[in-house]
Amino acid sequence: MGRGKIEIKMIENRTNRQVTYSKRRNGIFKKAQELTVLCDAKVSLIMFSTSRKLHEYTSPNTTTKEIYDQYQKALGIDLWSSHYEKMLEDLKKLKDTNNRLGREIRHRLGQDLNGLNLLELHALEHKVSTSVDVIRARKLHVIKGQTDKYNKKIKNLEEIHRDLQLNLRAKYEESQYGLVVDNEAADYESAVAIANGASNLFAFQLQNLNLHDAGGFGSQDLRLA
Amino acid sequence: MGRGKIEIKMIENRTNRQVTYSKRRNGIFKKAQELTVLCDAKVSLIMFSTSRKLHEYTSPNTTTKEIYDQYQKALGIDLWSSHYEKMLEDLKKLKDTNNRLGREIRHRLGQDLNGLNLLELHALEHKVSTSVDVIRARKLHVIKGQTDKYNKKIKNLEEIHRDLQLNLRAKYEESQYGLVVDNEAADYESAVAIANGASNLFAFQLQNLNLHDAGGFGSQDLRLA
DNA sequence: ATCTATTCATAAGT
DNA sequence: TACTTATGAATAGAT
Repeated sequence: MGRGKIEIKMIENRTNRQVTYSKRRNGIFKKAQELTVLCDAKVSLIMFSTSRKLHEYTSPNTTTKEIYDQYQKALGIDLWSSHYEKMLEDLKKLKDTNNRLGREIRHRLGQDLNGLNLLELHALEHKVSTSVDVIRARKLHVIKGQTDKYNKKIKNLEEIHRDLQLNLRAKYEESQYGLVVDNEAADYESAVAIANGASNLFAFQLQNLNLHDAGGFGSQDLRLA
Repeated sequence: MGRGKIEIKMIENRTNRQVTYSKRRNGIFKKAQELTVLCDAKVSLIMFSTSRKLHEYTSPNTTTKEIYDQYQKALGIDLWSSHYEKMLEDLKKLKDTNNRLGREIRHRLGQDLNGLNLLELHALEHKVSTSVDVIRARKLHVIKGQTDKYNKKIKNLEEIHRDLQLNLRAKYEESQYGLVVDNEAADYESAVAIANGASNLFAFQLQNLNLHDAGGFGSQDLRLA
């Protein structure tokens, strides 16, 4: 209808599309209104244009919400409410879980113990005590790992140190015999630096070993078993 | 359009109305679909006939709910979605809390410790260890409470026992001197019964004291510190 | 359902 | 954006 038939596919021209939208929208609204009157029907018509603009038609003597409520009822499947109720249920479950977890934690913290009888207290003590053992074991494992790592580094640096010392001694003896010492001074500097680095690590190692034996770890808070 | 113009007012003839509804409904649906395609619009169309029958059209790639949500947002009215969204938020928060609590518990159980460094492990050990102390103290408190209670009961029964014995001795001596012993026999029976009860409690007390000294509480699992 | 005379909606032009 | 109009679409009433 109109000057020539048109194919039903998206109108590329923006303006044309806008115009057509406006015209046809009115056409549909009119038809909806006619249907409402002629056939005593209830209609809810919501439309969004490309530009997100909202247009709606609702039969007189009713509201969009009413129609959507009726729509839900008619479908039985109650899109929103079932979703909503499921959510309420989830919420409740989560709250319960939270409470349980909270109580468990408080018990493990040594709080809220008044409600527990002797047996329960005993079981709790046992559980928490076991946990301490596990945690302590894990800590020792970590400490051992770190110690091993440092020991390896130290060994490596010791070797470098030894090599450098040998090297230096050789150079020194060479120079004693009147041989030229050109720019080897730089090498010496760096050798000393590395040697110092190694010494620091030795100091650390000592601390570390000390820790192993006596439980000290540089800080009062970090006593072992 | 049709064989003659019609007035736009309710069609009285039931059948005609039904037929017209059906025809025009299809017309509107078609127009809605065309609008969707031609103008790239989103449409939700819900219709109820006189007979409460539901018919709907929704643009492809969307749902009635989506459009209704968008409708609410556009109007700013937000009939129920604010409630819904608040709930979603609560749900998310609770889930987060749950996860946190869960992790805390797992750590206290000695699980999932891999992610913790030495300091964290140490702090955890300290916390859990402290908890054990608290729990143990509480347990001892409960034990002491129970012991005290039983001790009191026992003392009480001892007194009754003594009184009865004195009483009995008096009766016996009276009967020795030829005095009448009418229905006092019943009293004697009950006195013995109470005395036996007291004896049982003495036995219990012994067990209990034993427990205090050696740590036994009738069960292997219930050893103290 | 299907048909068809008629009215209506609207595409394109202004 | 609004009006015009040729043209195709929708549909009222009949079958």
